[in-house]
Amino acid sequence: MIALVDCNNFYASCERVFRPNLENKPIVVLSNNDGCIIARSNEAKEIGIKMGEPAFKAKKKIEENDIRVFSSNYALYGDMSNRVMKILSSESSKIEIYSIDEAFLDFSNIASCKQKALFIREKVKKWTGIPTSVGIAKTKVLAKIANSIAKKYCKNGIFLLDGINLINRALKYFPVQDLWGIGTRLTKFLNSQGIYTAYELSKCNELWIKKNLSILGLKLVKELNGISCFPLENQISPRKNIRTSRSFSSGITKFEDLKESISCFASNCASKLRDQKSYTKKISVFIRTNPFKLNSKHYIGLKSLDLPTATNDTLEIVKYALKSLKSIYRENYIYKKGGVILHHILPDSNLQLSIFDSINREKRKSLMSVYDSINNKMGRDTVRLSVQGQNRKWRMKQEKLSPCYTTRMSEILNVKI
DNA sequence: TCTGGGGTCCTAGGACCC
DNA sequence: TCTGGGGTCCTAGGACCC
Repeated sequence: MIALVDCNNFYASCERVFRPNLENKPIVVLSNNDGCIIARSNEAKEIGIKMGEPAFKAKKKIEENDIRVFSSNYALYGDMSNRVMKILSSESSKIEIYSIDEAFLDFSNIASCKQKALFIREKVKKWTGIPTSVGIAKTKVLAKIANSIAKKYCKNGIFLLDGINLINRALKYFPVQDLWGIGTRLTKFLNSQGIYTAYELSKCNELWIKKNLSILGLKLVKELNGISCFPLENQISPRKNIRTSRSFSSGITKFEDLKESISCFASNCASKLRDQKSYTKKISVFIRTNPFKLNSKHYIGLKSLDLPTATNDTLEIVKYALKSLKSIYRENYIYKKGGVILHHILPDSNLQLSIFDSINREKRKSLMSVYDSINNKMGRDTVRLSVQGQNRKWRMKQEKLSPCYTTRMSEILNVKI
């Protein structure tokens, strides 16, 4: 058996842990730049706030219902996630951390799955303050369904989906568009073929599924029928792409300002790359105007560079990123977003040096290791390149940011007695 | 005024090889 | 008269996920 533990309304719950007075009150969390609503408490969902809705469109509902609004605080959510995952890891020898707020746990050889799930749920709640739901079933896809049932209908927050009759009943009621792996396009297609429930999909001909929904669709159908096709991935595999991109709070026109932001993004990518002990051989940079502005000129610039030698050196990655930027920058546009992407990522065991290489890589490696250790200890960007700049005109809008209660000494919670 | 960020995997089609 | 067959590898674009 596999258990899927999923934190309820995770970002909203993280904010609420440190504001117990907001218990039972509607709250929402906004995306970067305070743009869209990306998390809602149950109360906010009941009011009809939609996932992904732009904040300015929901303004009236927010004011009328006195909904509390937070900018996203990833330092807080990341740290809370680590705490939750640490507890889950202590309860199962095999665990796959699937996202910031959910994990699959191996529940084979457990005498009572329900009891175990209840125990885990209570422990996470007591130790972190985060409420969770647990779905238990034979395959990941069924566990996802079980979890969704647990969230909606089970007071104790857990649901064991087992036995052919119970599974069939659940699949008959489960809409096909809510299945893991079925998005809007496939929903439209399946509906056009008269398929509306998970049960109807599970009864489809496998050849037909493979032809129309690809190999992933076929695996999904098998999983619905209790045949495991998505095994529990115990190890964290290194990223195959690394990206840092941001919308700018106000539009940027000057090359100098773009240069600053792209340098910061590139430097951030380089740090992430070194964190996972990899190297990159391909760097892309993009800049774009605001697609929602209908009355102004639009432009998207994208440039990829293949590097002669794989690297994870900040200086080198920034240098290539700026070279790309120069080739795509056009005057007289208002840029709203930019980013850096590293592809073609290699582990350090696969490195091949170029005979024309002019960089002393041993020396640079030492430099980067000092650079990282200072920044890890003293905070991000304590040491940085001067090209990354000071004024950061493009900085994110975060008007409703909560304190970093768990990661910054100066912002730790005060209790008055 | 105002619309996020970071991933994965699959497939078709082109380039290239013998 | 008139030009095969079978591969591999890479990439862009699409779909999906949280």
